Amino acid sequence: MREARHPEVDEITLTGVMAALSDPIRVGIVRVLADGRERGWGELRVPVAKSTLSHHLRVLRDAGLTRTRQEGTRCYVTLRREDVQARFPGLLEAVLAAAEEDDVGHQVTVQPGPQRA
Amino acid sequence: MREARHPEVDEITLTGVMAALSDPIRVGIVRVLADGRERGWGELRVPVAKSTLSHHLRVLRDAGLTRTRQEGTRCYVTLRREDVQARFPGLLEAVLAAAEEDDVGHQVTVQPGPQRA
DNA sequence: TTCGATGTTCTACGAACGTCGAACAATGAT
DNA sequence: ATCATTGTTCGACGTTCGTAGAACATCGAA
Repeated sequence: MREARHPEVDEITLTGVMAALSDPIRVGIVRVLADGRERGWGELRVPVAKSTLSHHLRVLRDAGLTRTRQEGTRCYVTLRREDVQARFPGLLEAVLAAAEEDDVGHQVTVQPGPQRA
Repeated sequence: MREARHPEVDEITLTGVMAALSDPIRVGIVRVLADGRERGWGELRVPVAKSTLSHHLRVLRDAGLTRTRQEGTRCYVTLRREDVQARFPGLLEAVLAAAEEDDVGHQVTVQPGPQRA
């Protein structure tokens, strides 16, 4: 596992963000992260294979929506809310509100276990 | 050419809108329509084949973003701004602002000719 | 009626996507 | 050193997408 690359704020593209958020599962992941808390990989409860989850997290990271931090063999992910807000003001808020309204990505939850970093 | 189907306001989905707006050309079309004026098919200047343009307009229509009206052999398209706003408040505004910022979809323009309905 | 103009639909094709299982790499634990 | 845990990467598979050309349908004009 080599260091993951994160795009700079000004490298974030609109179509990249839109494409990343056109999948219900990825929207669900973003919703779970919307409270600002950092979540552990294993804390995420997503009804897909782990390779698929890895793929989705990569898409979100490449789009500039999330940041992944590694600590030993585990990794933790956070939402880049301020960065996205700085790049595209109001966009993420609107998407989150819309997703909440329709419960998009409800398949994604977090394990309420004591998994603090 | 049979009557095109338009989704009701509550049939518009978030992922559908996001997917529709993840293509630069479609974003460009939406930007061109953002002034609220109805535009004729032939008025749109898009650097793709007409079958491709037809496809893009269909995607936008199916997503509930635009409305197509037929008049004889010609058709006219408008942005369903209020409908989208009612369904997902602030979303379209944020996308349009973001698109303006980056000039996404700049390939799409309108023929400034006298083509009034 | 015969043309021409206007869009849609069909078919095709390469690229990208979502998904999975298996193999792999990196780290921590024993 | 050996093993288990954690997550990434690598094919593979079927689906969807963006694109174009050709054929078609519809309507207005000559």
